[in-house]
This record gives sequence, C-alpha cells and structure tokens, in this order.
Amino acid sequence: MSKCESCIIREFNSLKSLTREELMRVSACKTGKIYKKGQVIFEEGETLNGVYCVRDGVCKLTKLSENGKDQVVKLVVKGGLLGKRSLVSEQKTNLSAVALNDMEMCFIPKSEIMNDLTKNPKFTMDVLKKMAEDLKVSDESLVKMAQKSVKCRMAEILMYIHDNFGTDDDGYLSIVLSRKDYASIVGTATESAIRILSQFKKEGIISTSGKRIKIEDYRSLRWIE
Amino acid sequence: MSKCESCIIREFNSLKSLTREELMRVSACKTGKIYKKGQVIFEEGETLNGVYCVRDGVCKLTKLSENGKDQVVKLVVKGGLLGKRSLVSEQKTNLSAVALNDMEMCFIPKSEIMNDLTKNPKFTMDVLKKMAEDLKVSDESLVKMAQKSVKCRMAEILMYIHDNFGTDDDGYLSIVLSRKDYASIVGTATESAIRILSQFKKEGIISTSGKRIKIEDYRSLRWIE
DNA sequence: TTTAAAATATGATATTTGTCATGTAATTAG
DNA sequence: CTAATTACATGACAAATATCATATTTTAAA
Repeated sequence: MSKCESCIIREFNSLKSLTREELMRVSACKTGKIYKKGQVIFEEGETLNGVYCVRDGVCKLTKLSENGKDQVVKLVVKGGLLGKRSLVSEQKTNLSAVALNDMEMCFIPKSEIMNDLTKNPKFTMDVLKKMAEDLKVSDESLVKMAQKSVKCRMAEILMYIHDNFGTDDDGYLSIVLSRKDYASIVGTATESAIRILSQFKKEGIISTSGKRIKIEDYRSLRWIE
Repeated sequence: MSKCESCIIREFNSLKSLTREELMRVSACKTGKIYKKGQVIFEEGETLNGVYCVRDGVCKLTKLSENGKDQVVKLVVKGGLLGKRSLVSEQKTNLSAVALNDMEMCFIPKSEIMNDLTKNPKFTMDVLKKMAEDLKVSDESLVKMAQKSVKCRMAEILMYIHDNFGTDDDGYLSIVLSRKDYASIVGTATESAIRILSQFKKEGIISTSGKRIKIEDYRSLRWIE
C-alpha cells in the first residue's frame, strides 16, 4: 500500500499540514480498507476511534430521522476525511456512512493522530478551518431546505454534483445516485423525486440513461424556483 | 466594566480554557457593547475581526434566503460566543446577528485572541469541540427541517426554548419572539406559524398573553407529528 | 393621548407535496 | 437464462402549506 508521505490525496485535506515525520508515523499505523457499493462504513451510534481518508469512490453521510427515513447530510469524495468529530469528542458518531460505489480508504487510528492535534498548531488550525467551513455549508443547507421548494432543491443538487464531482466522458454526472438517494438528499418522498426528474426530462433540462443523468440545459436549472 | 478574570460568564464558553495571564491580556483589550432590542449586531457579508461574548440578553443568528426571507439558524444566549468562524477564516461572516432583547456583550479583537489559538492547545481543542458540537446540532436541524412537518417543528422549538432558556416567574417562556420569528425558525409562512400557534392554543397546549407564550401541556407537544 | 404602523388573527383558495395503488423496466440471485 | 426482487414511473387522491384578502388587536411614534 502506498505511503502517506507519497500519497497525493492528502493535499486535499488537513493531513497536508502534518510534517514529514508525523506523516511517516501515521503511515506506519494506518490500515487500508476496501468497501463495495452499498456497503456500510460505519453506522450512527457507533464509536469511531479514528478517521477515514477517502482515496477513491464516493460515500454518503446519512442520519436516520424519527420517522424512519434516512436523510443524506453530505456526499464525500476523494480527499475527504470521515470521522473528524471523533478526534474531538468522545461521543458516538451522529451519522452513518455508506459507499455509493466501490471505495478505497485509509483508516488512521485516533490514538496516533491525537498527538499531532495538540502539538502541531498548523494541523489543528487546518482541522478547525475545515470544520468551520463545514458549519457554514451546513447553515446554507438548512436555509435551502427551509426556504426553497423541492423542485428547486432538486435542481440545486444536480448542479452541485455537476460542479463538484464532474461528468464522465459521455457527459453524464459522474456520481450515480438512485432516485431514493435523490429523494433523501432533497428531503422528499421517493415518488416526488421521480416525478420532478421526469418533469425535468420532459422539459429537456436533463436526459437519462438508466440511473445515469446528463444535464442538457444547465442554464434552466438555475432559474427554477 | 468587570474584568474577564473575574467574569463568571466565561465558564460557559471556550474562554474558560485560557490561562489567567491570557485572560488578563484579553480583558485589557476587550470593549463592552450594549445593544437594544431589534438592533443589528452584525450583518451577513461583513468582515468580523473578533468575537462577541454574550453577557446578557438573547440574539438570533439569521441568514437571508434568495427569496428574501430571513431564516433563523440559531439562538444565542448568555455565555455564547458570536463570530468564532472569524477567528479561523478570513471570509466574511455568513450570518447576521440581531438582538431579540436588550443585550450586553464584550467584543474581543481577533488579533488579541489569535495568538492564544495557536499557542494554547487546551483553548484550541475547546473551540474545536464547540464547533464540532455546533456541526452535530446543525446536522440534526437539517434532518428535522427535511423530514418533519411544520407543526412538529413548531412544537419542538417551543420545547427547545422551554428547556434551554427557561420560563419567567409567571411560567411564560423567557425568550419572547414574534410570530414572524417563529415562522423564520421553523421555516414557514408567518400566517402558517400564527395558525399553528392558534391551534395549539385552542387545544389547550399553550396559552398566550400578547406575544408571550406559556406551555400548558408539555407532554402533548412531544407527541405531535 | 391620539394616531399611524405593525403584529396578530382568520377565512377562502391555490399550490405543493405526500400517500396509496398499480404497472413497467431494470437488476440481481440462483 | 429465468425468476424474483428492486427500482422506476405515473395516475388519483389526500393532506399540508402558501398566498391573498381583510379584520382586529397591539405596539410604537408623534
């Protein structure tokens, strides 16, 4: 397995602020993990004792609502760190993580990285910054969820996936989600999600091929309200 | 004005982790500020160069939605710190803060406290912990907003205010909000908020006196879905 | 205190979204 | 490859929520 010192992924997250020595120590104790599409990485209520660094693939972070429905809180791709909160708090994790396609990750035990968090101010500040940014994004999501229609939220998630995770060679969104996943991101019933996507299709805003979605008219998506 | 070293408020926030010397330095450069009910403390888009420590009163943190409506993201009371994100990021603030009643606060310039953030690991970890907790709460709010009915959200905010901010001598919620504020917390139209509160009143779950609200039947609030 | 403005209240109606039912297409297990 | 399961799709209807109109009450300003 590749060593952290020579792994380019770390440039996308807070691990980039570790010194070469710290990295070598982390590298020595990390374990590689492979997850298949649909596999659960961890579940709400579990005690995480470390962080996962995503090397490849995509996963969703979800939270179970009291009515039994899952709500997708965040999508995480290459470079993302899962379980940051576990470094800071003794509490159990409040989210579940499920692989959306085949994933490759590294697991770094908390015990090993905690020392760096107290000794390396640059690293700490970086984690802090990332968390502050997450918080900002979370606030924005809340406002969207509260103030915008389901149709608008659906348009936004399509643009979000397009802008952040890109498309494949044929122009289809490179992250492939089920209609149920879309429903659980925008917070609506699966049927409603299906209906809205069908409508977008009729209007020529998107086209589909199986589960894959291609944005045909990005401009129109922006104007939906 | 009272000194930070002898101010009990700090026990409720991360400032408690500063050393006596650090506190004295903070105390020397802080400025006291008074805000009247309705007054704007800062607005979305402003550059904050410090944090506010709430000594007395309550304020709401809001974010303007694209449709022009304000969404209340958080209520902050005595002991709360406003503008933590400014310590970590150069970005402009993403929220506005408005006093809900007369407030007393201390403003601590970023320049003064930044040094502590890099030098005092205990303080840094404390800020980190607080932010992680905020993030968790924010996730929970998102799920609530997405999955629960307006009526249920209204019931929850009433219980939240009751549990976290208490009641006055007559049993009325000690935080007094307008119907519009309630609407903007649960993310609905003002009329809908009014209607739901009226309904609660008819059902004997709450009673009101002007804007003031008294919870008469807490148990029933829990069962609303 | 009087008056104007803002907040609260409620009806009528339109729109959005959810739920249930049912059918078809796509995947997966054997 | 076939059967069975799961995902997708759509109609019909119900429920929740928004919007507009219009009083009434409360609050704040002159």
